[in-house]
Amino acid sequence: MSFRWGWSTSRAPKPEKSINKAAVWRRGEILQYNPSEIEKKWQAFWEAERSFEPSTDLSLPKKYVLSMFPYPSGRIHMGHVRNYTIGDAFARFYRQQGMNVLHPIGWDSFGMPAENAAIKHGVHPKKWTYENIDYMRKELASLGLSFSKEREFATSDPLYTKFEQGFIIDLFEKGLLYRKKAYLNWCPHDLTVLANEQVVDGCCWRCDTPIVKKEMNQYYLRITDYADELIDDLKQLERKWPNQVLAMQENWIGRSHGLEFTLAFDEHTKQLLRGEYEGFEVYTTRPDTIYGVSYTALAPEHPLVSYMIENRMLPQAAASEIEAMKNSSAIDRQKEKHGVALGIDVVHPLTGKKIPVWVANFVLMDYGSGAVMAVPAHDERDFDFATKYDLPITPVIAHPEEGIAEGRAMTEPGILFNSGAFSELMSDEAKSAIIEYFDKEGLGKKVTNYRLKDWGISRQRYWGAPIPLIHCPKCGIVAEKKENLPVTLPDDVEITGEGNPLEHHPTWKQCSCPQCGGEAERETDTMDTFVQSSWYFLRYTASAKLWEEKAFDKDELAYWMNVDHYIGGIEHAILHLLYSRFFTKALRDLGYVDADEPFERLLTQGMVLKDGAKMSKSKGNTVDPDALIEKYGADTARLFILFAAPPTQELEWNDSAVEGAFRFLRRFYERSENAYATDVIPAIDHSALSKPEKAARKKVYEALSRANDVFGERYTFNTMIAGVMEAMNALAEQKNADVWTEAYWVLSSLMEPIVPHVCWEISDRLFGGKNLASQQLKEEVFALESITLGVSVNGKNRGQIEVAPEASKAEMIEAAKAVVPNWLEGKTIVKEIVVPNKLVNLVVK
RNA sequence: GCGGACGUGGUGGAAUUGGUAGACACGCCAGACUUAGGAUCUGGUGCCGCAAGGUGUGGAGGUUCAAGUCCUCUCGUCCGCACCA
Repeated sequence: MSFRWGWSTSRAPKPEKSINKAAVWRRGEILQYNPSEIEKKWQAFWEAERSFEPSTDLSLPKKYVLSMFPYPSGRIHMGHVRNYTIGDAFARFYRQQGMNVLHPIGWDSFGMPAENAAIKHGVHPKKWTYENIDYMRKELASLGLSFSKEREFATSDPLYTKFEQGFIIDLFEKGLLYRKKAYLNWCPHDLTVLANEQVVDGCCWRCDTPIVKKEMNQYYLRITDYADELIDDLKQLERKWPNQVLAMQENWIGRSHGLEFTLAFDEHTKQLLRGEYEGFEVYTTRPDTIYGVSYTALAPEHPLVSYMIENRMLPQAAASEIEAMKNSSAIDRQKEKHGVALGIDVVHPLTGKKIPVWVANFVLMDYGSGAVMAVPAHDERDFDFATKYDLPITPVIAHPEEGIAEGRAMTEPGILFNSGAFSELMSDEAKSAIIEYFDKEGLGKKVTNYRLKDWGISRQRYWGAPIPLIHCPKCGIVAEKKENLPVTLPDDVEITGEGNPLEHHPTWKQCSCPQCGGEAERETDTMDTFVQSSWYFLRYTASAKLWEEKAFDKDELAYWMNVDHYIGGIEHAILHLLYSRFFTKALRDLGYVDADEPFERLLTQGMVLKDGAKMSKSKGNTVDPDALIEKYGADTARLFILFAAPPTQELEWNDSAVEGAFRFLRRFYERSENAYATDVIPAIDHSALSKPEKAARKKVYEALSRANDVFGERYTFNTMIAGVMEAMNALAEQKNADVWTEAYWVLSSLMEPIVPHVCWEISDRLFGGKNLASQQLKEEVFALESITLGVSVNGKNRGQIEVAPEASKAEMIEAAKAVVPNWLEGKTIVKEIVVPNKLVNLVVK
């Protein structure tokens, strides 16, 4: 055993400190804090007693506490320890309050690492995944986490896949899942497409390889149908979710309002294009600048551009330049603006002037219509481009104070000029006036655009949930029959990292069409793993009796939802949390769910740092949770993590502070010798106590009132623990066994959510477990015999007085004057301020 | 550039509504007990100063009897988004 702190043979007992009338144990002789023994004992007890299964009685008050489930990567890390410790504290607290608590755990077990392991080590992804789960389950158990075991599942379990595929078929039939060809983010390393949310700084979020655009067929979930609701419902989450997350989601959805209108070609261009195109649509949020349009620009992927290239309407040099633009990476495209003039013109809808059409690499095909009207005088991008290619810059808006800007783009709102009938208007008025005019004249309309795009869920990989669709040469894309679900993965695959193993499997994709019965092929794309994590919290609400039958039961769902506390890392602020919100709403519209929003309160934990940097294997600054638990015990790990910083802040690892946490627990455990066994909290006559005894009781109950505050609203476990430490310090100043016993009755209950093993041990030994329930405040301990007031002169602290609680204002002022004579000498007091229970301030001149 | 969070001792961090800044802990210093100490216990510890006292919450102003807290400006750090027309 590597635990080496429990020795005490040489530690002398302190007889003068351990006098107490119950003297059951003597310090250091009977009690030795041996966490590994205590923790094993209670973990086994909880396991045997199935202590943490929620009741199926749906009339009880409930709390649903959920820490984000882990990917089974092999071993837990400190981020997990923090995440699950926080959740466990809530769960245990609510159980003490008499709530029916759902606190489940599961595994987000599909995904790339399993396949990478297969490529690298030749292990089958299934074997690798489920072995990891078994190992990590043990690791989590060693932390003493109070999870419900009955509801545990892995998202790669066929039963989970079955229900998920059912939802996907429903979504497909409702038109919320569709297939289209598009230019996609392609990771050349992982050989798969990525959603926009999974592209970080132009690179793959997993392997950091720069992504390229590739035109492919792919399945999409119509999340944009829910864009307005996703943005509007953020209001319901204010003050319950961190502002940062709300802001990130709002920006990500990126709603904007503007004018969409058609730019028609001039006659010459129409002829050139052989009548195929009359014009193209553009979108602008700045219709007020419309008289300043001096050119327009199309995305390189714009269909009109492809048409011109295919029909050889462009010089060879221009065509190849455009092809090069298409193939350059997102990062390269951002480096410098490039353009090619197409040699064609459109007509300005208001002035009738000819405007040249360009292709520009900064125009995005998948936003708006893939084409922009360029106003270089009032847009920085357009300005840069115009400067580079020497295009005209026509100001039409004057800055209210500075007038007409020169040599830069004036992007602020202002007063219009050279703008026909709209001149003299302010930008805001002009915007609506111009939109109204376009609408009236049938030239264009007001539209809302979103930065958010539909969620591409296809992945060209093996270790994922198959998309349950079938390609039939006669019927097209058809959903698999629900009774045939789940569509499972074949076990006999060769995983080489090249291409999709399902595609290459000799027989797997052969099937018959569910509609016509003819020969057909299965879809070989599997789903993005974020699909699984978008509804796992719903699945947990299903009790064992319905487990096989349905994904979840409406009554049980209505009872448990929403998740009351959801705890996880800020890195999921967009991806997982946005998808889950969408999925909840989509399932609601399919009639499965009643909730609009899944997560009532969100707590985003900070990262765990060491030496100022995020712990990572590559930096070599990790702390291994297993080793920590073996050396100090789970309670020490849990205590340190909750004590060292508030949960939302970053947590700097500190080995000596960990030892400090351990020393506190040892004192906490060993000093329970000063309490005696009882099954009711001792009744104490407060007025008969000595001063230190009273002070100790007061600290104990202060700690209690702080705890209620912390779990209810503030989540600052660190201050609650500090309160318990203060109480322990105050207790050591007195020897009253009743006071000690009462204190342990209260404190071991308070600390149980944080350090459960040692508290169950103390509680079991002294109180038969009866104290592990919500505690009553004793108001009499807060009654004061005397009040200490600060005395300040002109707002500066100069001394202290002690007065009786019933002292009059005048008495307090007199007493105050008496302690600060030096500061009053030769001065006149002009004002005397008494703040009850706080201070007396004397204002002098 | 836009959006968000945040700046308090040597360190992590306290300070519900403006009311004795630095709780609690780590570290450090001194002492006790010890063959020994990385154990335990006692005391001390914002900074300057022998002291009296001065000074102090990134910086500069302001409101107030009183500001870490409210207001204005400013500097800095971190995070997210980023040619979204």
